[in-house]
Amino acid sequence: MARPRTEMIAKTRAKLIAAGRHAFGRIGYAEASMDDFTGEAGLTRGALYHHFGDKKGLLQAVIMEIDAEMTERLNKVSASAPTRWQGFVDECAAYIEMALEPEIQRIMFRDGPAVLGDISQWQNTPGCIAALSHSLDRLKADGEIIDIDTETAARLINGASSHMALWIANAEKPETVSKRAVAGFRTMLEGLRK
Amino acid sequence: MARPRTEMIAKTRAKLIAAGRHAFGRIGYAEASMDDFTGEAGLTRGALYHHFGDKKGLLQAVIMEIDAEMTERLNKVSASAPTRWQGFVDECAAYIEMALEPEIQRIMFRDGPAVLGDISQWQNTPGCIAALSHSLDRLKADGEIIDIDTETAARLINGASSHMALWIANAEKPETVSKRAVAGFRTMLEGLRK
DNA sequence: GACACCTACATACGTGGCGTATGTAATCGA
DNA sequence: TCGATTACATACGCCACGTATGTAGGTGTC
Repeated sequence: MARPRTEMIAKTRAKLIAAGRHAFGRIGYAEASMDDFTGEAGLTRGALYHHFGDKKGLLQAVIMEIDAEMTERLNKVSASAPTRWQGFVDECAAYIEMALEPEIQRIMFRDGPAVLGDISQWQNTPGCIAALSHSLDRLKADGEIIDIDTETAARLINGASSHMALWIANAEKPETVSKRAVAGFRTMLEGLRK
Repeated sequence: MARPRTEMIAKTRAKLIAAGRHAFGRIGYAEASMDDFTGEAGLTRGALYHHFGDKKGLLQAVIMEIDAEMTERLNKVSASAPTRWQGFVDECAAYIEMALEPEIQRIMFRDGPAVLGDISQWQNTPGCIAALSHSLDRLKADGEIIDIDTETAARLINGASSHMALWIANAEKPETVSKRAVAGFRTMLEGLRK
């Protein structure tokens, strides 16, 4: 009990973020009520407004947490591939797959941008785009890809991925569409190669 | 006064859609109040709920109107180019430019998908994607592009375009970013060419 | 180690806005 | 011409966000 105070605060924040993440991910930002997750967290609205200011503040905290997790996952994927190009392709595929997870899709690609504006702007470039950008930088240094602005390419891929994910997720036959989407995506990526 | 009734109805609907379009485009879906645009249209909430059911219904009507306009603009652009490939590239550029217009960006790319789900799904494929898809079909028939599923490509381009637009619109120096974005986008499109 | 202070959270309330239920006048079919 | 339907107005309930105020427990200072 070196820091019982700060410890409790961290726990409270974590509980609220977790509850918010559940609610936002399952029923969406607009439908989620403040009382929903304070109840789930065993707290009251006082704690929520004290720590996060308002509903948007909680959403932002949730997004930062998810972004950090996505970044780590992407880095792991690209690190465990035999070649850099393969790592990059795997990373893109992993990005699409993550965008298929309902929680990520809803919070990061639907409600997030709608409520807070363009996510990729409202702080420093978020980790998941930075990760793609970094991979492209290395490929460029190795001379494996054509001359293209890497941040732009990362954002192109980001945009394409998230839309592919939405398309797949909302399709009647997700598996069929998924094959088409991934195949087309790979073809597009090949166009970047020398 | 052949059909004074239906005429008046159409006028009422048009007034409400126009008012909704203004409000949604300027302050966004969540911040726009029903009373805002009924006031602007010189009507009451009764008319609104009668014709559109709820707030989402009005948004949907607004989106359909904008989509039709976008489709027409895109078709004009591609039709007035010297070659098909050039027409296609122009069409993509026009798409990005349209996505830069605040009203289109907000309604079609931010609030629309957030409120109604994936726009490209909740009816038949919307016109603006169909237009891109159609252009790609012709290019493919002419043997100008590589073998790729055209609908997938259209959606990739759609996703990439809208994200480029968001990036540009929210940047500190839109002009600089715009140049980078369009250049990168063209490079990516070249990858589709034979 | 006692005291004042501050911070983390709880409680209670006002308010705004969505949706609905009901009312009414004008138009359409017979 | 008369009943029925439709287009819209009016009035109300309710939910949920945010805020203002209260309180208890920890913290810095002497």
